[in-house]
Formats: sequence, structure tokens, C-alpha cells
Amino acid sequence: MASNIKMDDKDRLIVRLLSNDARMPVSELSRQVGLSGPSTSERIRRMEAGGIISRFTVDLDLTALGYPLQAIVRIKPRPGNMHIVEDMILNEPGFLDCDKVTGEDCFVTRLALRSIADLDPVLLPFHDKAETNTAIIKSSPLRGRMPV
Amino acid sequence: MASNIKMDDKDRLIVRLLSNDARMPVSELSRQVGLSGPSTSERIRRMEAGGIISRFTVDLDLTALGYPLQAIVRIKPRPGNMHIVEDMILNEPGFLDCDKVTGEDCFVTRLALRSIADLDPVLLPFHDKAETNTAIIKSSPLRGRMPV
DNA sequence: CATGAAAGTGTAGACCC
DNA sequence: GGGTCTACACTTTCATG
Repeated sequence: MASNIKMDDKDRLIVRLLSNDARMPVSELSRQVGLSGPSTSERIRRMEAGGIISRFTVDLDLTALGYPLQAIVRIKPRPGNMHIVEDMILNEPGFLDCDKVTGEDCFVTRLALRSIADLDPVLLPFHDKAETNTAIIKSSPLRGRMPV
Repeated sequence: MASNIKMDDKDRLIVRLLSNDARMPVSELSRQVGLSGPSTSERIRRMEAGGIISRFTVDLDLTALGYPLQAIVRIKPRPGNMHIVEDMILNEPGFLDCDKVTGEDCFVTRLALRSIADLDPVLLPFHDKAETNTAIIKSSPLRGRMPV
């Protein structure tokens, strides 16, 4: 297990700057943080090795990609259908997130759609193996924030 | 609204490579895509301008940051408390996502916790303004996938 | 979309506190 | 142990075909 790496304020600033622009050059990062280039590189490398930074990636705009609609779908498999339902979720590319949770529902998922007409066809195969509850997302006041 | 940019296979490959490592140099990207450096840079710029790429960022590991627990919390404000409840969510740093949805619940949120003991104190202030329903996340078979 | 020169950037080794 | 400095190799950018 990743032994808990300790972060100081400079580490936190580096992470915050990289969150806004992961391609920011080390030279500019170091300027804003107040360290030399090599020190800044070394801190980034340590945070990657320590597992704090799991990867550098891009945020894609689903609307621009042709998926202007999203829904939260809670899925409760009927007895004996747990694994098959999980596989069905993983194999339907529209599902973006899937969390296995305690409580009444078993899966809470996020589904991307090209149009509302696509909702029924996507959920239809589930209806003999699970109960589903769908809520269309009207807006997302908060996405992907990190705790301070 | 972002006029729908058309992407070809090379664009999709660029995006896929950048998703795995947003700091990959353009030189290596261009090698793998089979284009010159400037052409590759230009495609990245176009996808940023067209809104397909909303930003370059880092994925942080919440467990390594000291938040090993997450929960899905559905929040249904009592009449008249809609805006106050939304503000309370935005002002509690533990909430990572908040979606406003149709249906019975109004907000579906994702909450990060340092320990299970922190759940009650975080939700306590909501109890006179909303009904909440909490499901602890046992595992996340799928996080942040993009539709093919 | 590719090429080539100029400017900028990252990395490694030696050194310091 | 962590930080800095310098120099060299690599990368990006811009103008041009």
C-alpha cells in the first residue's frame, strides 16, 4: 500500500496548477511555485510514485462529442443476476461511471446519451434482470472537485 | 454553442493517447499518430478551440490524499430550501460531484470522507433542510470512461 | 500537411545548505 | 535529504513551400 506521502503547500500548489493545465511546462510551474526546475520535476515525480497523482489526462466535453444528455441510473439486480448485470453495464459504452454501493440499490451509474430517444433501447436489456431507476441530469453544479 | 467539430481516426487516436498521458510530448504523439509535429499540435489546438478537449488535468488518488471512503448521497430539499441546500453542498469541500436531476431526489452527490466517523458531522447540517439518502461506495468498477 | 532554423524546455551531474 | 546551477539534448514554434 502507498505509505502516506506528506504534502506541503508547494506540493499542493503544484497539484492545483496542474489540475488547471496539466501541460504547463515545468519552467513556468517552477516560476509560480518559487522553486527551481529540477526541484519541481522531482516533486512531481515523487507524487506520481507515491500514488497521489494517478495520471495526467484530458477532460473531454461530452456535449461536443455528441452526447448532450446524461442520466443517473440506479440498478438493482434481481437475485442471481448480480454478475451478469455488472458485465452488461461494463459492455455498454454509454455508461461512464459505475459504483457498487451499500443499501437498497446495488449499482449507481452515470449514463451518457446522444438523445432522450436512446434511453429506452439502452435500458431495455436490463429489464428482465434488474430494476432500474433513472434520473435525467438537468445541470451539474459541481464536477470533479478535489477536497481542499 | 460549439459547432460540432468533426473528428477523424487520427484525432481520436490523439485524444486516446493524451487520456493516458496528457504530458506526452507532441514529438512522440506525432510519431505514434503518423503525422508531423506541427500537424499534431494544430489538431490539439483545434480540438481545444472546438470544445472537445475542455482541459488538460490530473487524476488524483483520493485514498493517497487521505480520503479512503466515498459515498453517493441523494439530497431532497424540503420546500423553500432548494437554494440554501445547493449552497451548503458547494461550500462543503467533501462533495466532489453534484448533479441536479429530475425525479424524486433533487441532488445526487458524491462525497469523499477521511473516515466513516466523518459522515454524520457532514450531513448533520442538512437534516433540518432536506432529506438525505446515503450509500457507501464499496467499489467502482468504472470511473470516467468515455463513450467509444 | 511537411520541412528547417530559432527559441524555448527538460534532464543529469556536480555542488551547497 | 532536499535544493540550486550549468550545460547539453530534446522539443516546440513559426515561416515557408
